[in-house]
Amino acid sequence: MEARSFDLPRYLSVLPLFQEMSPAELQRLAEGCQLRRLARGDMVFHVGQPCEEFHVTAMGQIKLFAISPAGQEKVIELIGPGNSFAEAIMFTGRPYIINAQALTDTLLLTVSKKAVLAEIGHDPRFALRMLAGISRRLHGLVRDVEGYALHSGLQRVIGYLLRDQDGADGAASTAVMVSLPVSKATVASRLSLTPEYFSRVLHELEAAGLIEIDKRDIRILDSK
Amino acid sequence: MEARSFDLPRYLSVLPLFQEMSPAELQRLAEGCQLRRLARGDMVFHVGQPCEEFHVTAMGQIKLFAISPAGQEKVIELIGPGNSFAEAIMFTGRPYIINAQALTDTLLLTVSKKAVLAEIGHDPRFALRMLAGISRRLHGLVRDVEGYALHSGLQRVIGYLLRDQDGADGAASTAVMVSLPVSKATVASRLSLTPEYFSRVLHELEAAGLIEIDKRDIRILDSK
DNA sequence: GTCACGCCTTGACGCGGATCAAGCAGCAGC
DNA sequence: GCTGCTGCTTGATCCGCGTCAAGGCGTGAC
Repeated sequence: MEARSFDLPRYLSVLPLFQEMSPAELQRLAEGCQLRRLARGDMVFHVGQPCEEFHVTAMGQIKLFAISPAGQEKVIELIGPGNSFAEAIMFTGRPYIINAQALTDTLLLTVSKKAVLAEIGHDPRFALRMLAGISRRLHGLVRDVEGYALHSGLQRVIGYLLRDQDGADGAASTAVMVSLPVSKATVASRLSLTPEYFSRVLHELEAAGLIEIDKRDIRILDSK
Repeated sequence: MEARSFDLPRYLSVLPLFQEMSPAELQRLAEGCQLRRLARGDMVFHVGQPCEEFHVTAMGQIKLFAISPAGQEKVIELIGPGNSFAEAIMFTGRPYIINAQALTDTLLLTVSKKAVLAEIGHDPRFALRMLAGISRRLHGLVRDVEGYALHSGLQRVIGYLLRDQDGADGAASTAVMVSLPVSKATVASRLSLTPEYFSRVLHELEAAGLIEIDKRDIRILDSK
């Protein structure tokens, strides 16, 4: 994957956020973008930095996280390829309130606030797609808050493992595979559990015959 | 307060969301609005209902909450006069995912999705204000998630009591009064605590000489 | 090889906060 | 007056989950 041969407008057109845009619009937008290569462990931004852009993960994994005064870390969200982050804080005009760090080597697309504002002025439908995107993120956070308050650790783990499965299990819905995108400790923090307790819960589920664990691959047996 | 004498465009113009709009725009928007009178306990909407509008509390208090399968309730947010809610879910196009109920007799302004979409088409700056509003809400939820994961119950209570105080205590910052907008049990749920434990924490703070409690009025002594 | 290190697991123990239960003050109805 | 109800407090007890500590396993450096 060569950075200089990367066809920015074409890649943009694949993202849900930028679909239905004309080639001219994509070209304009691409000029407000910048491609960044990050090594595992590199920070994308820190709490307190001014925010003049938002980001899209092209390849790799990003974690968004907060740090408590005592130094403890809480993963708010994990961002995989094709997903964007930090749009909302950009629109508030305030500095970043969380940190973002690459969990793997990552190819990152950074879109300037200026380009976004210009595009919103050009096309109201683009504004609607930004609104829908941010609204979906908010939706997800509401579900998280619900989960933290109303579900036990066990329930949250089960919910996480099943979150991509739909209820309609018409055909072969038995024995689904789920791969944890990142280390178990990171997933545990995402679920607001300690690594130790997450491990225990996982092995409890295995002992109960509900899943099989092979490193980061988890086979869900007879889901329902 | 007579409903028929209520000057809708003028009231709209006071809201942050609709500031800087021309009288003609306000008039248009007002036609997509509807005023509702709610008694204490009335539901604004339920989980699962289709969402074709968002809402603004003109007078009164609304609680947004989820219900667990076991019937337990978690207050996600409390909405006071002048604040709006459910914009985000409206833009996702999906049904309501939480419930909204009036905690007091309430005057509610309901704005149709159609009117909002039309206005976004007319004026990109309106889209930006919607984006900023939703982004601020998302910002608040991120802080909540941080709080639930990284702070103890005691810390969350203190944070709640101090949340309207700014750090810059130039002049008389001693002995601030905070009034709980709703019952202690509801505030407790908002903070993800049981009423019992919330009560204990409050009285611990009083015993430590940090606050004085008089029903729903809390005097914060020597805040810093 | 072996050393080190990251990642995960497992056990023993403890604590924050939930649960269960009882009681009390204020207030509306009558 | 009594009765019932809602909102709050207080005590006793319990448990989910965190904390501390000690390995175990795989992998890369050398």
